[in-house]
Amino acid sequence: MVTISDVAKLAGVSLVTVSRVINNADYVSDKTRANVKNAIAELGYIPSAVARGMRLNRTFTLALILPDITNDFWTTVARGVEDAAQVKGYSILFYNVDENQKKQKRALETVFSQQVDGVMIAPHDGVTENLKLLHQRKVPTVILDRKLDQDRPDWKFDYVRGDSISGAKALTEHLIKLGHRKIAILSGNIHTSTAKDRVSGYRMALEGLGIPYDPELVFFGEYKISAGEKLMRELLDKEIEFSAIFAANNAIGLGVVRELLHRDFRIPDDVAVVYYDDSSKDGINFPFFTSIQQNAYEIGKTAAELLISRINDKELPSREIMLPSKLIIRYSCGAFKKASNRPGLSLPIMNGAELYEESHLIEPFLNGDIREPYANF
Amino acid sequence: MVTISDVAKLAGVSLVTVSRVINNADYVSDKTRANVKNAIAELGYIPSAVARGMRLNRTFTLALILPDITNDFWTTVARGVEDAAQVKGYSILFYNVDENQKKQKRALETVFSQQVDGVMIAPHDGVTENLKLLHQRKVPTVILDRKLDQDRPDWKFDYVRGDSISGAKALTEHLIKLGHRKIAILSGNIHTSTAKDRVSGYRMALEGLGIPYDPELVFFGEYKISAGEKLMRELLDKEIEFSAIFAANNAIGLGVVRELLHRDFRIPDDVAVVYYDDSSKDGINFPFFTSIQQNAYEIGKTAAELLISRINDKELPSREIMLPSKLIIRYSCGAFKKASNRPGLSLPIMNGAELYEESHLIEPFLNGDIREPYANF
DNA sequence: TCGGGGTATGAAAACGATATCATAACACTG
DNA sequence: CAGTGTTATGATATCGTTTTCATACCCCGA
Repeated sequence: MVTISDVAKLAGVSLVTVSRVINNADYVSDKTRANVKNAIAELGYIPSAVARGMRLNRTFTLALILPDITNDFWTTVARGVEDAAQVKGYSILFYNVDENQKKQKRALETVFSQQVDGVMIAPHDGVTENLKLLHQRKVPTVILDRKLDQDRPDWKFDYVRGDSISGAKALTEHLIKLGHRKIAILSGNIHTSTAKDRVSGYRMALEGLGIPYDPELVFFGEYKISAGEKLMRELLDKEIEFSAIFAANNAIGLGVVRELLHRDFRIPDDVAVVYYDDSSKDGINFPFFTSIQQNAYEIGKTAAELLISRINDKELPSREIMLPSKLIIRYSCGAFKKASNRPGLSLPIMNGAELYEESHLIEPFLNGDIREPYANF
Repeated sequence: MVTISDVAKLAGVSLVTVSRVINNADYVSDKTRANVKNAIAELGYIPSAVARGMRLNRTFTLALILPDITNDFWTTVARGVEDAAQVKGYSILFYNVDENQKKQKRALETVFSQQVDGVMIAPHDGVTENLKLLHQRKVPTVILDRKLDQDRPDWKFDYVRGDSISGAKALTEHLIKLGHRKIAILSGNIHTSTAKDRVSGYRMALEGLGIPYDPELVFFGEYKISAGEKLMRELLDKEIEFSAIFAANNAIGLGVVRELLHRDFRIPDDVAVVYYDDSSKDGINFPFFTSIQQNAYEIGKTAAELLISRINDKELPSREIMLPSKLIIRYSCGAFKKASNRPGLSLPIMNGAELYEESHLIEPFLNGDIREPYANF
């Protein structure tokens, strides 16, 4: 490995001078600078970030701790994070922790060991021991997508998330306008703020439009496909009327759909299904479902920028950024006429904006008809 | 920050002894060991990977350099890599380089600087300057998904990829069996091995079944949605007969579909469309398209394992692992009856295995009928 | 009783960079 | 010409580990 000393030797100067050249410091004569630069080029010298990190106590590395990179939402967040970090010269160390406390803890320990300059984390639970460690060690931290259970003003974290309450409210209001009165919501882990917020938004929509909130229609589980299936089964087994399902994320949504199709339900004819967290990329993938689209890329980008700004100024006050979400109306809610006039697919492939044209909407939309609930008893 | 010296002081021993305890070395009395462990626990000491990395010249960090984490295929590869690395105590530094030479170069420089123990890279081109650097610096390297243009036996890399030739051959044969004789293939960057291999497999299928290979039906571009649209336009403008499109990856496939629907083609009625690289997660997402599914997770996992094994034994011979791919038959090729008997969606949501039942297949499948090509002139 | 081998521990060097302080050369200024 | 400030450069300490070498102790056998 070629080191700064090798360069110094070749250039006939001290290694201090080489360091000055590398860091564009003052007080180096033009002649020497050129000399050193030649030596660097000749040897193909690249400074060791490890040694520099040790000396400076800065590694120019950020950790990104996610539940699962395989989920479209997190994938896009990751992309936003990496793009923003790259611009500022930071590298990303990335960990999947699967909503698993133990894995998260291990990831954090590795992260402390690696002495990253900052951490972006989507915490599995509300306030955990793990996050306490981040606070204690004063590692600049951005909490992604969720907020902590209690207010801990002394825990100086930054927050970036989508506005779950407004999103859930909009999605629910949409169903109500379509005539649904018995809407079940299948949410995530009850300890996560998103799971609670989405239920809150759902409740606000109902009560705002004078529809009673029925706890029997509210389920908490996990943000997983298997949990979606399980909750859907529970709902079906629990002889209650419902005409629409609100799944609190895309994974739960997939589980719901699986279970419903397994039982030969028609969507949206028998049951309307909507979910939070759009999975459609470029308006083609998964075109069927009405959903709330969070600006995942922007969430990631903002998180990285916030983090880097805090690294550069630890005295910054705690910030909480909430990014707006977008309602994308497609087919699974029953808002559209069958696209039988379209020559291509029996399901049209369009992006949300195209779909959201009045001309496509079916009649009950925005008028007062009530949708007959499904009852299996 | 609490260091090994702090622990030593508290335990009343020298820092050498603490180091021995941490590394489970011999020659430490049980009493001392217990003492030190207590001190470590009390102070919450975590060894600095940076300092250790400097001393050992090993960072227990691997770099993963991908075109775009947003693509389902790479996402899943990344997940496989991270899982395998985590098991062995390695962290992953991850970079998006967008099929962009410059970004790739920057990523590599950062990687050298960070002194990762190994690199997994999906190279944008064939043999590039960038890869030469990896060879020169003797960084253990696994080439993902592609192979280099020339054989360079002195470049001791490992390779992991899906078997593009066989996959493309199977996909093409499938179309031929459905009666297609004029199949256009829209491939990726002509300098990538996958783009070439997929065309080779396509050609082998044709010639193996006695159908002439027509270069006019072969297009190279990029693995991007926009490129898919562009190539599809070119094909349509170039007054040639065709009845089926083979897109060489999922992005190109999306572009093709966009362009076709834009022009009011019906799929598969007017044109059959298939692509390489499945995007469907859990058999629900994007259920419409017949495609080749690579075992992306396994590719990632294998890559990480190969890399770590080489790090531990640099003398290992160069290895090339090719993982098999799977043909998933869905609707876009026209192999299935309309699922009108299914009560739920007008498009069934099933996984490949379910679909691949003889009973679902339409008649021309496996018999000799020839599919009438589309001609717009 | 002395030497030798095993066990337990510590002192010092090294990894590759940067920061601090010192020094030297030189040009002004009064 | 002495004093002062500016520019250019280098010697040395330092970051937190591990490795190497040295030392000290203890026990045992000759």
